[in-house]
Amino acid sequence: METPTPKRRSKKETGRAFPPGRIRITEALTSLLTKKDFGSITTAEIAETAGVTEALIYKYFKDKRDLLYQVLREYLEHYEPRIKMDLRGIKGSLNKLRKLMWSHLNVYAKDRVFAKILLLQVRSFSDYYISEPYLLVQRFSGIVLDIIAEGIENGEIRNDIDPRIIRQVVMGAIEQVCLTNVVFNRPIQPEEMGETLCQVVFKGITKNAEGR
Amino acid sequence: METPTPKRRSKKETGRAFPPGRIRITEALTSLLTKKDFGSITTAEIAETAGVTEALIYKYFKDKRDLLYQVLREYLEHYEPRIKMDLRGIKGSLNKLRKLMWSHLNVYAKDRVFAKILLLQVRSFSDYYISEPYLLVQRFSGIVLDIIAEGIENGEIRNDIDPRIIRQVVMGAIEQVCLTNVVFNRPIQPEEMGETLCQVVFKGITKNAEGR
Amino acid sequence: METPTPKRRSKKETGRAFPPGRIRITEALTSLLTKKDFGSITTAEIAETAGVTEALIYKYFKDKRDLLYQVLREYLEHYEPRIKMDLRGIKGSLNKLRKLMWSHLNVYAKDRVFAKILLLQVRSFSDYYISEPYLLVQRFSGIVLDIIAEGIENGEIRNDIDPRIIRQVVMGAIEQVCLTNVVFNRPIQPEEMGETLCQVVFKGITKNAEGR
Amino acid sequence: METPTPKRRSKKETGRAFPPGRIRITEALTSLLTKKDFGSITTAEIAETAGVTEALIYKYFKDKRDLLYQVLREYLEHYEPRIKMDLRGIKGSLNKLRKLMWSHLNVYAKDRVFAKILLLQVRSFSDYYISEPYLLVQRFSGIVLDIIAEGIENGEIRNDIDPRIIRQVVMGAIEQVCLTNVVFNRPIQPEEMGETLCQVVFKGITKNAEGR
DNA sequence: TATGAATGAGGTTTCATTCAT
DNA sequence: AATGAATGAAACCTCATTCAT
Repeated sequence: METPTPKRRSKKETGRAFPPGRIRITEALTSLLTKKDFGSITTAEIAETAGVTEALIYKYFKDKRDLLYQVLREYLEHYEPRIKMDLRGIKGSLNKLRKLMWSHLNVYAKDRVFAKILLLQVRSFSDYYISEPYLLVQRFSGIVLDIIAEGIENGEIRNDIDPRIIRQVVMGAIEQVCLTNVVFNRPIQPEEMGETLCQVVFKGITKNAEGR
Repeated sequence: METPTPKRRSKKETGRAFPPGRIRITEALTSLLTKKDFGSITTAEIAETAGVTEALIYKYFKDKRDLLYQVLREYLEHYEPRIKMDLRGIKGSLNKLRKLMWSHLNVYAKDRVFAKILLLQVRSFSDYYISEPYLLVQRFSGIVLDIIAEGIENGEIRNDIDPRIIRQVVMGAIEQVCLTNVVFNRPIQPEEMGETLCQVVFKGITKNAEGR
Repeated sequence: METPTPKRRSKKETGRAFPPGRIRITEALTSLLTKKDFGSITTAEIAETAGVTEALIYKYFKDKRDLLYQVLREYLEHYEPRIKMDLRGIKGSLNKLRKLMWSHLNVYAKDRVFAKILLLQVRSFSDYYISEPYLLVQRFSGIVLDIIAEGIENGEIRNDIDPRIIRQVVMGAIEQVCLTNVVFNRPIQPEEMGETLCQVVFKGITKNAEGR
Repeated sequence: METPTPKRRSKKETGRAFPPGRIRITEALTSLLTKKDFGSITTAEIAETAGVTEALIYKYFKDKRDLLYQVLREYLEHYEPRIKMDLRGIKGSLNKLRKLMWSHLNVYAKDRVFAKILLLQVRSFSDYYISEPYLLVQRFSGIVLDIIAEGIENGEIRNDIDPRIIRQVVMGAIEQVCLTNVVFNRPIQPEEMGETLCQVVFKGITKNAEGR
């Protein structure tokens, strides 16, 4: 998570690199998103920041929103293997879930622009839900669901609740926490926050009764 | 929750009713929001739907976004007393919390436009967080926090977690569930969903070990 | 035919007049068309000439081409009753045809912009053939056809040729003549030219053999 | 008229063949012109259809319009000798004219793209009238005029009409007929149509009175 | 209270075209 | 002979917004 800007990457891992103009454009948008929201960023601004002409944006991207989705996609493609890697060698479904929650928090903590895009910007665009990056997000979701299902299977997680609801509680908690901090530009402590959220989500908010 | 459109209401509960033009404008926006997102609704469209001229919108509202915030505010002002009412006479903090969660789910379930505005649209506007409706939302939040604090005080809720984190888990779960259903226009069953969420949030997702 | 610019007219003869901005825009286009072809006229130019903003063009017209079609439509609506009037009280189909040919030549002679639009500009636009003004042009065509049919009926015009072909020869001759003169900005003498064309079209180009 | 696409030809009949890239570009434009009008064909489209880069277009052609004119020129250079050939050995000016009319109709009938370019597209470009292909078209025109002059000389054609007017009637009729059919993608029967047009143009539309 | 007319400002996008390689 | 990258210039168009009435 030490490379917050995963640009200048190859097309398909082994493919050819993106042309410099394209790279500068995505970098420009990323940089602008740290300062203002997508809606108030103009293509003129992006082009100027990138040091290219506005026309070049439309050479590489269908439109302004496509640019945003491409940036988001690159982030997601960058983080997916990392998160999968993070899970390697971990025993126990709850431990995996804890790690996953930490990974998520960590990504949002380290990469505010990514968090902003995902938690604040794209959600209001109806075409986001049929976009490429949304598909990737769903793949993330699938990983979470698999871990939960595994936990139910092996008895670590209660079996009286629809695993998708469990996932929504887990992800809802993480996103709610990050959303608030992202909006007000407050830092996120992944270690601390991850531990606390796990405590709540794993054990519940009820005070343990006698003998427990 | 039988009046999903709380329009034609008075300015400040006892104040004078809104002029018909204003009412038609807010109604028009509400109606349009069922079909498309705020960003792709134009003032021309709002005016046409309302059967007024675009200029009239600016008679009553500072700008387009102000119109959205006013609509949201009217919703919030309409729902706040109801939710407070719902809590009356309930004993026990967890019972109050359960009721509150149900109330929230119920409002989102019944009033999709309200849910859309609050969960999808306004969040990406940075001036939302200094707007009037945001203040009202914070008041809602305060109620939740009070109940949690009360629960911690009286021993119903665990005291080892920051109550604000507990609130975020609770609200995060609700909003995550509603968000998904609102986006894909799927119905929400407040009774069922409220019960399930309480189960998860109150007791945690861990399978209780023997003797526990 | 003394009013080459038939603007500032009412919407539907008795309807309300066009707003001044709209009038200035159509006048501006008309004026620009005397100097250059439609393809090289920009909306910025039209707006400047009209003394309005570019945006106003799009208030009144769907796009630049729609503006052209509207101008053409206004011309056609202006000339249609005149041409019909010209035919009043004329006896004999050939006489009517002669008058009609003269009317056409006269309009093209007097109103070069109209001629330019109709003979040079719109024809290359495929959507012209589904446009409103094209419908009006077809109505003109219908009048010609009716006269020819009448002439065939009453024995003035030969009955061994499809009347539509006759119309095409008649109109083709007129348009060819006007086209050339319009392109090279040469004047058209409707009287002289009408007479000559009638001679050719009515009697044919063959030198009459003795006794014929 | 069996080779509707006269491409892959040499520069000046005996010159060197065009390089493959150039050929593919003109072929691409020709092919695109069957589907849409020149104005809505983009260089990007042409390049893609040709399987070359846009830049290559500018290697071989001054600009997009020059490409169109070159295509038109190649057509004209291809058809000129054929039409001249067609006239060989024909006796009588009216017979020559008939043949010429048939030849024209036949070319337009067989080669719709050529017809489209000549009758619909180039006419609206003011620089067309100073272009190379326009010179070739004028040479065609010259042939027609020569035949008419010859006919007047030898008494076959009436001598009381300016031969250029006669030419305009003849060519106007042909072009009018072809124009309509080209626009609406209707077939042209050169034999039938040639005969009919000759009947009209040669003898006139007036029903011959008794004794005439 | 409401409107008709018009605008400012900029937005996105297109497209022919060039240049270094 | 051909290309990949990038551009200039403008085109078209949108839209929130204002103002005189």
